[in-house]
Amino acid sequence: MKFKAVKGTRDFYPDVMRLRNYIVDAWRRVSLRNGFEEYDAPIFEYLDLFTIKSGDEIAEQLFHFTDRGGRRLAIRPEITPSLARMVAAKINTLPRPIKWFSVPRLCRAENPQKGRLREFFQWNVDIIGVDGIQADVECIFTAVDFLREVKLTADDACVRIGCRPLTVASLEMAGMPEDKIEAALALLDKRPKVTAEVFIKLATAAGLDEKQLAAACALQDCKSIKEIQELMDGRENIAGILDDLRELMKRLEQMGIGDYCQLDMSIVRGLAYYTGVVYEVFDRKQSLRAVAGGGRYDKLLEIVGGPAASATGFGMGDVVLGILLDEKGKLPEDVLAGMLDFFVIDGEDGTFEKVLEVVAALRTRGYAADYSFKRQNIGKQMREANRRGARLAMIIKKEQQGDQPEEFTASLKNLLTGEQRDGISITDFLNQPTLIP
RNA sequence: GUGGCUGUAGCUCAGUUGGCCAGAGCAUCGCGUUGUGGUCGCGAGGGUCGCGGGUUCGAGCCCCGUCAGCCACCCCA
Repeated sequence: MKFKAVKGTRDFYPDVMRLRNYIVDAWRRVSLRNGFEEYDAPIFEYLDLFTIKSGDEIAEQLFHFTDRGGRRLAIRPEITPSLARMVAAKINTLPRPIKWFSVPRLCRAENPQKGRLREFFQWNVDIIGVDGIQADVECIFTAVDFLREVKLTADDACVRIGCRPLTVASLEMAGMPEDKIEAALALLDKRPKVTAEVFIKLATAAGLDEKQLAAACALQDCKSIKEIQELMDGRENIAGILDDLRELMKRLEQMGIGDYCQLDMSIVRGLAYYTGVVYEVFDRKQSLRAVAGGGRYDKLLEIVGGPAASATGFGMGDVVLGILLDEKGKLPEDVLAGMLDFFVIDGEDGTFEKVLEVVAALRTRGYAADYSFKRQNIGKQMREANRRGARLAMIIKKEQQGDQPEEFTASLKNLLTGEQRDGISITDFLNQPTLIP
């Protein structure tokens, strides 16, 4: 074969496409029932839209090109800058609250590895223009609502919640210079993933004071708000932050998802622009990278050249999620195999035209119905019905009584149980929905 | 971008110290006597052994390169 799928990309054959659709459909369903509206943006944007937020180095991680008009463009590696751009353009006319979601296809020019490809889908859920923690609660609830929707229990996955301002405060209290805080946060984000020795090495390499870092490390190890409070010793400037965090956890509990959520101050997130609560969804065993991540990013709209507007939200990729669902055996039967409601069979000569009528009628009524292209014996057609994953096989027969015009009847066989009913009048069957199993 | 491991049919793999025509299971398709699937039996299709070069009388097996996959680093929006 001369051509294959490009490095880090996937071909979606029907069996894989079923999985993708299962995930994307659930994302949409859950978003809508949580009151979010869908938006989308172009698949490529001006390169600058992405570099302004993340720096020029990011260009190396992007698929970018120059068009014939000399415009420097890039395929989107994320949709948040586009969201910021769209919201900024109409900020004064958009109805509030702005609760939006999207399922963009994204590309990043990174080296593929487990759970990470060059092309993927990512569910984005954001609330813009709401300052209070209730917006964060909404996003976290939506994430958990999805986990439940795809049958991931609190034993399978959890949301670990951290708080950027507290970490920053602990660094400030320890005397960390302001210009070093960003680097310190980046390093703290890595702490759970590296050994103590490596952490110290990285710290000295970044020119960070160990003692100052230690204060934040102590905070990271706190398991409860009470512990944090004791550690931070009731400093005034953090009282409000602590109250917010306490209230956030309480509301998550009230909304019935407390078992999925745990405070974890080691969650910092790599990105510079987070300004409040941050969180990541992990599989409990934590054998995979994060399934989702997000938090509050109140400055981003301004950075992208828009008005000042607070924002919070998260992203969830399809790749890690797909691996997790597969590993946990959570994929429904009809995702693993195709599903058909009816497979209609011509049971004897002269019934094929009736088959077409019945198939058409079933389809019109919303059932997935199909039939064999080959006119062959019932056994072969039954086998095809089975292969196609049909729930029911319907065999059309002809009955003639005396001089009466011939009448068609059907035998209906449940292919899962083997149960069969015969002599069903086709007219009655199609007219009475109750007869349809 | 860097490093390690791997690369034989759609999938999972066998393939003896390099030696005649490259194998199995699963999957796919066909057949199993005018007829009710899944099980079972028989059969077929499908591979220039990732690709390119080299060593050799001879390479799936050895060497080099390249591409891809996996894993780790960088990064993680």
